[in-house]
Amino acid sequence: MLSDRIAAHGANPAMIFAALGDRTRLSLLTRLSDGQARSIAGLSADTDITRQAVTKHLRVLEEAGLVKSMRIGRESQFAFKPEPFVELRAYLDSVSRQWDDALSRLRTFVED
Amino acid sequence: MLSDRIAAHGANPAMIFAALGDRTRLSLLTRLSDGQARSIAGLSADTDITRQAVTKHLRVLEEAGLVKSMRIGRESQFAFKPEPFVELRAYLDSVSRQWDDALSRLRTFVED
DNA sequence: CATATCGGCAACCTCCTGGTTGCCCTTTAC
DNA sequence: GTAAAGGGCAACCAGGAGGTTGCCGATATG
Repeated sequence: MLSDRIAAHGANPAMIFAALGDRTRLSLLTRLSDGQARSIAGLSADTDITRQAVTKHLRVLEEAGLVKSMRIGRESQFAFKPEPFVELRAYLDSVSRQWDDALSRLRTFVED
Repeated sequence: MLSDRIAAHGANPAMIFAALGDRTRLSLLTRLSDGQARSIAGLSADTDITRQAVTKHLRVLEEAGLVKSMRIGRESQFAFKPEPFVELRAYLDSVSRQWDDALSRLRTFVED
């Protein structure tokens, strides 16, 4: 099952949220979300931080399952992985649903 | 406008994600998402951390706009605020859309 | 009024995070 | 084969995050 592989990677919602909770990582991920895999050097070119810093961010994204990497020759290519977004949306939906239910209960109570 | 008030509070997506990127805060928020406002003492009762720690987490959630507080007598009540969830969902959607577009472009390219 | 309850403030501690630098190994390019 | 490019590893650093304790002010409660 899909969620098993995610869980096996240890990526709970909090981990995924935490991985997204950084401007730099968010921008890296947004850039990768066009489906094109990019090398570390390629991703570092447009930023003002070091290649090493970019590498660390990419590792965080990878451990959260938001990105996958593969070594090709001397470069390692990083690619977007959409699966955790499903997880996240499910979480947001569950919270929103509980909220909406509370609202509608309140409404029926008031209307009584 | 709604997003203005959010922006005025300084809550960009990264901030909101960061606020959600902690197990304790996530659980506090989930508990509050039933629509019932709770006092700090009430929220601290079910946790194993200090009331002070809970207070700090609540402040983080409040600055991210995920929660609002009001002082009533000697207690301060914290209540769930759904607005940032809209913001978040919009962000997730934008990334997903870009991803889907990339996929469909790839598909038409392959089919050519 | 005396006392418990609720909560703010401040200091402090530890560990993690984001970032840097230096060095070295491997792979490509000339 | 030599040089340049890509990237890993490790050490290091400053600051922030999560948490604690101690104390004190204000509000309810008997």
